[in-house]
Amino acid sequence: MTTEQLNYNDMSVKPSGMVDHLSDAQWAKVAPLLTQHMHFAPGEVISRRGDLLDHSLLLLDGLIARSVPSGQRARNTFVALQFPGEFVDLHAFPLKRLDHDVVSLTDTRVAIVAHEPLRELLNGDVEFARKLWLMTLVDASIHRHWVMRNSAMRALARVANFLSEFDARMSIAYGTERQSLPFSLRQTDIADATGLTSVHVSRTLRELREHGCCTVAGGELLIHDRKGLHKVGMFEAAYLYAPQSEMAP
Amino acid sequence: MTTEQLNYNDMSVKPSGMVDHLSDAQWAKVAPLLTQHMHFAPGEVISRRGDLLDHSLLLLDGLIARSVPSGQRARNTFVALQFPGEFVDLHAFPLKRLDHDVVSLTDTRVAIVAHEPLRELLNGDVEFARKLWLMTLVDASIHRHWVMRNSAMRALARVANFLSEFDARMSIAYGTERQSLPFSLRQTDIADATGLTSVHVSRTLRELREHGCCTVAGGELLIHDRKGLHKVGMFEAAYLYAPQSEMAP
DNA sequence: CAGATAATTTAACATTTATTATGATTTCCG
DNA sequence: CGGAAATCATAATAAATGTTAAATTATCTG
Repeated sequence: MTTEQLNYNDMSVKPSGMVDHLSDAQWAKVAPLLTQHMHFAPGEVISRRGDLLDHSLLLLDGLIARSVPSGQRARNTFVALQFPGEFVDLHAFPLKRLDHDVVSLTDTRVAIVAHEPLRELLNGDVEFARKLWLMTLVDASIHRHWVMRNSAMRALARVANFLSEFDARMSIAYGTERQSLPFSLRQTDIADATGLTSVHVSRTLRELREHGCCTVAGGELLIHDRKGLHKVGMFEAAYLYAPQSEMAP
Repeated sequence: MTTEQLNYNDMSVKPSGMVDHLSDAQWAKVAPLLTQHMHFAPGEVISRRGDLLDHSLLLLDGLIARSVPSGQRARNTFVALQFPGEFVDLHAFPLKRLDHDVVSLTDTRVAIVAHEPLRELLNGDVEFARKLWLMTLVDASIHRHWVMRNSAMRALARVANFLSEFDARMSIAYGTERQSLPFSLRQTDIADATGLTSVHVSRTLRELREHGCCTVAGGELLIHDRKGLHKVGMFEAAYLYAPQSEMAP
């Protein structure tokens, strides 16, 4: 883990992604709080279940998992995945104590938001507070979707749906839909996120490949047939509450 | 569905349950907004996915499920269950559009909170706004637990954990731990909440009975061995953020 | 209370997924 | 580049859960 003190000029441009729910004016207010950045290597545990946090993280680059000890399996279970432009643990601001670990899955860059100045900022800006609230509620909506996916879908549909979500959230994060996207998750990560074994994930990915939907290989997700993938995974993006489609004055 | 206009004297006493996160003073401020009550019969759909809501509900009595169309099964999937003293769809206040149905599972009494007066109240009270935020975050924590439970636990543990949560949340709702509690869920409801079939739920309940953990019958949950039930279900209540153990000044 | 309806139990069987193990491939690092 | 360590693929087998259907019990309604 390394820490670097950056000039907040670096933050003067609002990153795209979920944080886009904030207006430019609102971004201009938080940016000054985001001066301290950190970097994590793949597999680092950033915070632990039970920790009392006095700050939250905004993910700038990479992928982060929120993870809990698994019921009976050897591995952990991912209860959430965070993409660039998303707050990782904003819920720690009102909730204080974490109910899950926070783990970096790739090389990761984050900006730190201390709760104290954030509180002062929010005290003076009700609209802004409501936006942050909203962003944690989008998180919750995604949780609900994960409950449905992992409870009610078979392996093939489940993995297809998971990859569709990955694609959609990457599109939100980078503001552009791509046919080929960087995919740094291992099959064991997909397993942890979908509640399957990595062996079965391997089988399932082969099936998706043979269906002509997509190929996961070499750190890349190649989408051959997005529509087909969505169909197999019964994917509808409404639950993501993507910023542009949701903006209210 | 019936509507009755009540004198808000009826609301002058703060119900126990999750709403206990609010201080007495805070309760005194919302109570005047809770003058309109409604009643629902079992199985009524209270609101639908996609609905734009201008109000939220506080559950006074009964059980409510938040439900989504199931991936591939015939039935629905429950993504959340609400107990008395909990807000049912407070997230609709910042989020506006619902991503799930709201369904009454039993005879149900709710109080309606219109968003407009709530907004005005919150504008003038930052602390209170933060408390409501917190309550939706407890919801999210429970969602995460459901993801883990339905992704990583086998049927026996999964049902045991579900029943443990039911017990714990009823204890929070009524402020007292009981050996026998009213249980109005059918086995198909347990199935919808745990991602199992009702046939398998039946088998699993028998197993729990034979283990000497608990008996579900005749609208009643009889807990023979709470400790044993918790052990089988690997249940730890921290994720519920029960009010009394969490109060900050 | 009787009949109708809904909920539960059970069994036989089918399917899905997990488990274990081994070999192939890729990635990492010196 | 070359060897070690991860990661991935595949197969054989086992275990868990789903499916269907029928019998039983409980609940509701008149």
